[in-house]
Amino acid sequence: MTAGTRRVPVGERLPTLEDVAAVAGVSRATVSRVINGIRNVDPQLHELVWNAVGQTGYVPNRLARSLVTRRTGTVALVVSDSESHDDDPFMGRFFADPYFGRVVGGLMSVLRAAGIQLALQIVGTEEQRTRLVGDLRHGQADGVIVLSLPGHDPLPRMLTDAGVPAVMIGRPADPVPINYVDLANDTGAALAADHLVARGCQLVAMISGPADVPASNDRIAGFRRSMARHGHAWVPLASGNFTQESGRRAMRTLLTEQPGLDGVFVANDLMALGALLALRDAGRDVPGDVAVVGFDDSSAAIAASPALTTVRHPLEDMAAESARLLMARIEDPTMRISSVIYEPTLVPRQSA
Amino acid sequence: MTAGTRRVPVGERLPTLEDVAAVAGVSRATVSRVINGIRNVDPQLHELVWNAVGQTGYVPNRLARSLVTRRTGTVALVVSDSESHDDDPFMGRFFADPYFGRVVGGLMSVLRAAGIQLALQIVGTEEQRTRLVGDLRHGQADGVIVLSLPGHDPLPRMLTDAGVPAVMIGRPADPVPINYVDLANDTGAALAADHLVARGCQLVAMISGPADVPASNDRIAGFRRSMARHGHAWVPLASGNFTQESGRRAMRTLLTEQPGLDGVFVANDLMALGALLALRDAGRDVPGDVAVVGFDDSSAAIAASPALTTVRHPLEDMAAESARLLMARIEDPTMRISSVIYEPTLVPRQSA
DNA sequence: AACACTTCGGAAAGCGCTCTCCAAGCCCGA
DNA sequence: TCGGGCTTGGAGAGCGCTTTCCGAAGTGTT
Repeated sequence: MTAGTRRVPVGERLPTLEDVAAVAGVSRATVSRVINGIRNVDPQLHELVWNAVGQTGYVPNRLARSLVTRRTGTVALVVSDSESHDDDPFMGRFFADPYFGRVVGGLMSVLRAAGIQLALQIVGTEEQRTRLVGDLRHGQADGVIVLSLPGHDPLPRMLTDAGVPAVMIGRPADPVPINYVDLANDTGAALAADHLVARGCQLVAMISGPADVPASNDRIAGFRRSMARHGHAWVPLASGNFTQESGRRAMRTLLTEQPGLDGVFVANDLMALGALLALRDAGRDVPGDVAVVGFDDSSAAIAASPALTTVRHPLEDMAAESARLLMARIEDPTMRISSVIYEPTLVPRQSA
Repeated sequence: MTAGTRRVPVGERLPTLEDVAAVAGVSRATVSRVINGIRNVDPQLHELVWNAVGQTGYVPNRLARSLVTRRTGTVALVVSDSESHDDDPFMGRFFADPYFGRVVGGLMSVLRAAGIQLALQIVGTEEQRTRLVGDLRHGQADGVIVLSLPGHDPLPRMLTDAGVPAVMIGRPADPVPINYVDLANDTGAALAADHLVARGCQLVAMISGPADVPASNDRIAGFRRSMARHGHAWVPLASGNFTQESGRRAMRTLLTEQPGLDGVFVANDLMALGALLALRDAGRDVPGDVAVVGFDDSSAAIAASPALTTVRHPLEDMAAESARLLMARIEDPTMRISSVIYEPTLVPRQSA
């Protein structure tokens, strides 16, 4: 037999602990101990075992290991979508939105270093949700990051009831004892209001997201409250669904209803891009005639022309933090429920 | 005991097949058969078993099942990145790019329906790659979708050597007997060339992506070839890295070197957005002074002003197709290696 | 009524691993 | 020299599931 790592031919049974043990002339238990670095093993045996591992080309079977350790080294990213159904185009929109990518990027920056993989799960129907929770209780994944979508989602409650370590990105719509990481959306909206008022805008409107998303609601509430504080009791509102096209439509509606408006706060950058287009179509200069403030500080913001003044939403950081929170929770399940709220900042550019 | 599904308290041992068998008064084997719908089981027993399942709140343990069936119901999406290292900011850029989201959306549209979950893996180092392949041989996932990044990646070859069902999105840089789904990038670039020439452009340049990405090379080659066919022997070239900012820089460079240019083909929309910005900064009208054609038809294209004339890259469809291809390959491992090439089309809008 | 043939359910052997016991060997002080 | 504590490695019992192998019924034919 040649020295060094043996190439295991395709199709042949893969070497198991038993095989390594046979080659090394020790018991299966000893090999397992060496590989997992448990207890003091005689240095001589130690080396013997590692040689046998190299010789056989042994790789531990994660599945078998997980079955007994109840640890998988996997975290599930679940996108729960209680309203749409299987072939709803909503999902396509969702993935295309930079939101998803930024979250994944933030999560991976932490998980990757810890050698944890991310399993993507989308659950729509009640049945899927039940199965997911069942799988999770069995330890299919060590924990869950939940991305909540429109509506009052039963999933967070199901997860906590099942005792599955979970962290939400964005607060739950209903009060549930679950860890979460969120942005102070209301503060962010207030920042936008302050900025528009400070600029001297007299008639300010808002383009909001769907009413049943907590983040969206908070932005509306925060904006209204701050505007009221500045003496603007009433804020014309039009709503969209976070897509650029919906922003364009909403802007058109606002222009019809409030031809005199000179400022608008848009609940996300994508819609703000649409609003910019509608304003141009209407011959309004930005920021000369109408000042526009977006939300998210996504890559779209600097791509816009004029570059978008927007509220920075440190999504990557938030996702990374939620991964850390989850990992801590997995390590210590008795950890008390906690939430982390990020403070947004205003990024002034050209549009306002 | 109450009728209906029993809520299993947290912390308590989860019901196993054995428990269900005890309640139903049959053997473990019978329960397994009923649950998996194998063979004819007496309808009476059948019902008895399902009742017991409901009563105990039993959910099969996927891990245990996978261990014996060697099927996991999971497909790995591996992003192989042979050049960057663990904390390379490259990854951040990658996830933020709409490319990633579109691929995931396309994959999920197929996988979700089949009840398959997607596990995201990022491999950078040699060691990670080896471990990944080891895990895959053990059936950690039923198959792999590979997203190849810059450079000559050893992963595709490793996967085929290991006999792991795999499909690449984008052709491999080196010839490897692996299934793949790709776009006829050269044809797409030729389309852009034809369009610019037909418009009457006399001095046409190109902003390309990194030289070591096959897709990027194909676009360069296709564009040059078609321009040559139209009598333009030489095409000024500047390269970027697919980000908007790099496109802006590349455009500035081109304007300096070729002040008289009246047309430019940009290898992706994001860079095209940057180019648009640079052109505006330079006081050039698009498409009046300079015609711009992008590539991808991403959501950024319609967001641009003027709206971008671009080459449509049906990435979602391609990803969906690769998922289907992979599933077929998993079902029938003897299936011959095949590739699917999509034909791009030109989407004329305002920029050219 | 006896036979071959099919249908159906149970026993039990794994899948590949971890980890608790336990026995054997060792060193040390008395 | 002997016993008590320590270290070390092996045997073996699972983790929860599938699936082969069999024997026990049930069916139909001559």
